[in-house]
Amino acid sequence: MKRVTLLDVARHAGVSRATASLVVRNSPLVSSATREAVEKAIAELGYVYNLGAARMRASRSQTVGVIIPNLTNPFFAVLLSGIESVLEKAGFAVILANSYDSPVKQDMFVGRAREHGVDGLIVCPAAGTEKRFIEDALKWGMPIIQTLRAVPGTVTDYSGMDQHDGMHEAVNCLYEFGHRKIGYIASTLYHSAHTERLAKFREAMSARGLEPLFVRHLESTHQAARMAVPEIMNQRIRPTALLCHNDVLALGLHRGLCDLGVMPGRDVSLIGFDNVAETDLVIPGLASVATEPFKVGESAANLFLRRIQQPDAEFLTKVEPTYFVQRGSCGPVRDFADA
Amino acid sequence: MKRVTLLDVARHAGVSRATASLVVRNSPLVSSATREAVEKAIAELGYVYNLGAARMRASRSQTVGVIIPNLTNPFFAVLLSGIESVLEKAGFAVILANSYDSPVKQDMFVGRAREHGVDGLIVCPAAGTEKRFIEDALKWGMPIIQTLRAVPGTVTDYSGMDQHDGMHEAVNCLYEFGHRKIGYIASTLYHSAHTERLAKFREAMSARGLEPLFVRHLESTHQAARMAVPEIMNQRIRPTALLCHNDVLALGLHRGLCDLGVMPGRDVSLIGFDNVAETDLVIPGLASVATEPFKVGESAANLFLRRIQQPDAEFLTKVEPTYFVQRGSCGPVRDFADA
DNA sequence: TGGCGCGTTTAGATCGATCTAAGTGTCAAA
DNA sequence: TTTGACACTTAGATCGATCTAAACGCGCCA
Repeated sequence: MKRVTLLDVARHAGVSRATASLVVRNSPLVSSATREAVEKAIAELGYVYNLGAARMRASRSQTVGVIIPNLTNPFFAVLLSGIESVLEKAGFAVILANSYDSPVKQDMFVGRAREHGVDGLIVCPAAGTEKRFIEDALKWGMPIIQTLRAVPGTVTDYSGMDQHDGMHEAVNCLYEFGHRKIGYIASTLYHSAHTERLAKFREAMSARGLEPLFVRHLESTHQAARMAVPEIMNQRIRPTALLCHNDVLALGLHRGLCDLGVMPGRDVSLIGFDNVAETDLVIPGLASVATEPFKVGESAANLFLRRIQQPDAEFLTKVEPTYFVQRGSCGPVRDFADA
Repeated sequence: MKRVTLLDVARHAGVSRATASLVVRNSPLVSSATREAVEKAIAELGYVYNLGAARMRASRSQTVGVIIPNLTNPFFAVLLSGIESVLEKAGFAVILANSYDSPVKQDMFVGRAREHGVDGLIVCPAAGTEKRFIEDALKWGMPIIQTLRAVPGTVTDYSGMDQHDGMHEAVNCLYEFGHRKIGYIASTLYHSAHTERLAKFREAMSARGLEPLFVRHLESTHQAARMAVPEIMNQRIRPTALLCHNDVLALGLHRGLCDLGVMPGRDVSLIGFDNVAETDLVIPGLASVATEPFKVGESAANLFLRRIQQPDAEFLTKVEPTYFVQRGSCGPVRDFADA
């Protein structure tokens, strides 16, 4: 039982290999009569196009390497979904890698992706990725799109989100509710999204003449956040509001606060980032800055398609807006001294 | 700027193409002296192995097509993670597809995967997948592993979970708490996991001499579940406990019940399935039957590796155990007639 | 000296497509 | 009748690796 090749198809249809090749590539150069004959032969023989062989000669592989730091984080899963949906429509296959935020794993995968002859890479760089990583790709002439995070000091196509509006709206809301003692809960992973969000926070605060009460770094899991609550709330100066780097941390804190009998929105205000589906699940609902990872993923994929078509086009940055979504976890300040 | 080929490497090292090929394939046939020379040449020229060309001759592509119904469901994202982690270690590249539970999309992807020359498929079949889908793959000699769901009437390697223990423990817990009027919330998607879980529920119920109070089908989203609560609770005979097909539904109901002022665990008992991270987030915590999607994914990938090595081995089924995790949402029955 | 075995190396065919450049046949214009 | 344009078709080289089968150098034994 041997594989059916284009030559078999050609013979069966009574044409040459070259003509059959033109048919499978939808070339306008063939007459409709021969096209039909070849297509009939293809169907009859159950021919399967061999992209591997085609790629070798034509050097286009119709595959893209996609590197995501952590698939189990729903936020990234949705990002990936957005990327996949666009590439799928464009006829590209997604070769996936989970970097676990490890630059070493990331390097390994890129090596493998090159062996597979991918047409390019879409990467959300692992925390701590070196500049060299991006520079190498550019040196090899490998199209590379960065998304959500960008390695500092590098210039490539980039798809991310504009944290400015959402963060300002969030801080503004807290300010209007009378909050002045606002703490920031960051994650322990260092990457550009982290840095940028924190910077936007400081900026929004100082625009209101405020200083952050503190910035605390926690491992980005529900559990770690939940556990950290007592320590956070029993500081010398107690915060009246907490703003978190993401919803994973915020939801963990939400639960931790409830454990202590401290009611989010009444006793302390809490705001997350990402507006994941679960924000609506807890009581009171978690106020959060909405970002649209699916759209960011789509943009990243579109930037990739653009770069494939115009390899020498100038680098582009696309950002999706963010906006604050108010829910019960954010409310007027309440001075504990009164109680 | 041309691509560096094995021939370039060979010339640079002063050996033949064939010898260089033996080196890159780690053949024991080459002397260590020539091996070193070739490896030096590879490093100096920055040679990148061309898997595409290799595959064509050797017909092993080191790629696997993985089809998942819905990436944005964290449960599947974790499954995918498990699959990826094993395949990555084994040197396989994952070509990913999101079927959105559409058999048509699924077919399209398989076509593309064949063109890419994947060595096999790992599939969680879309709801409504026809028998033909699996039979075709077998006919083509394409190794195929089914995971989590299996197309009825087909026999392949399969990695899933044993729903029996968890379901019996859950029903048992409800029974001990005095619940007799137990409703089941199913999803609107029909596939084997759905059917099997419902069957296990009926089985566990009748083992205790009970009949399900009702079986209600809902779209598997937080929102749909939340909205359905009033209707579910205002039936002629009010359920004292609800068991759900998955945690998405259960968490939606949890919130919907709270909206009505009906407290899970006190006024009505609620049990989910999957034990996702969010079960710990809501108050009271959501009791749930734990399943281990990461392990199921690992098993699926291992079954695949086994089949590649032994194409004619008998079909194997691997199941991960499930177990009930008790939390606050499940408590003693409370008769509303008393209130 | 010739023949044999052993470890290593190699030339040349091959995988299945695409590309190039040349070759059909047909028809209208010169 | 020749010419050229046009629409289509094709033989053969080619991509970059692997495979096969043969050859090489060397030592050993008859």
